[in-house]
Amino acid sequence: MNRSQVKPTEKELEILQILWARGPVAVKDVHEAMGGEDMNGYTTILKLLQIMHEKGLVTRQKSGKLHLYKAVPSQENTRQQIIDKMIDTVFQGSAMQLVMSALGNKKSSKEELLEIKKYLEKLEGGEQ
Amino acid sequence: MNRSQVKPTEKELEILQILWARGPVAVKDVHEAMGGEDMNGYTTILKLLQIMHEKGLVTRQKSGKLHLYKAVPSQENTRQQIIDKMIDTVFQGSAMQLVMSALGNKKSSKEELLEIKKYLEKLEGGEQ
DNA sequence: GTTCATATACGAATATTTTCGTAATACAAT
DNA sequence: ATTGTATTACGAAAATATTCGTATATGAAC
Repeated sequence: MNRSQVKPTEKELEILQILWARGPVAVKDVHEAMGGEDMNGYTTILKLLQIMHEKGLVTRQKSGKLHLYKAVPSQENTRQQIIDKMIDTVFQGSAMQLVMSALGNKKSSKEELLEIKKYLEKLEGGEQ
Repeated sequence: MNRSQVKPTEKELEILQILWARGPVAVKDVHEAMGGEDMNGYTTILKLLQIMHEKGLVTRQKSGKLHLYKAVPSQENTRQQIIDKMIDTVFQGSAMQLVMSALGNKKSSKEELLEIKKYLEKLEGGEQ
């Protein structure tokens, strides 16, 4: 079980999203994906990626004169950690309360709700 | 619909939890509830509450020589905001993905899962 | 190899959050 | 009123996160 205990900052998390979605990409791509120069200066993103590299949040690989960055922590793990933390800091340890808030507000489609039900049944089956 | 648009910091959120759980309390109570002097200096908590007061995150009322603090934003609203944000920064806009992560990891009890199912059925009923 | 455009490296400034020491204040007891 | 203890006020330091200007380096084109 890979529990790498990372704690990305908010901006770092934004970047990780992009890396997860797009695989190894150059700074330029991240910069553009985040809304270009209107949103963040190029060197700001570059710097963030460099810091993330120092922290071990990303690996990078040279390709010609540029670097291609890749996320180290998995999306799965990271999501899990964030949720776990939120469950106990904001939802008093109850996953259910979180689920209910999540479903209550964002009006999910019927299909989604169904899929969740299926998922629940699967969980009930294979319970420890 | 009360959408007060607050953005408590992490520490502030921790304090809000306590205020929500315990109603109007003194600094001392918050301090103790957060683990006493081992965890945070008294004046640190005091200062945080003062800042929260300036920001309008809490109201306070004198009672003898001390202040009793009370949360302004509701727990409901705050949870909602946090979840919404997380859904779109971490779960690509899909509440379902969040729900699945939440249920998958934290092993919820059978009772909880059942209750969620009931809740889902209620949602399916009254859909827009 | 010189020039040009593009990328990275680096350091420092700015902003935000958290922590804490010290001073001032308030009430209670004497 | 004076003293003692608990509380608040305040300012500044420390820690963390974000932004950006400028210097350096790299490779491509000539």
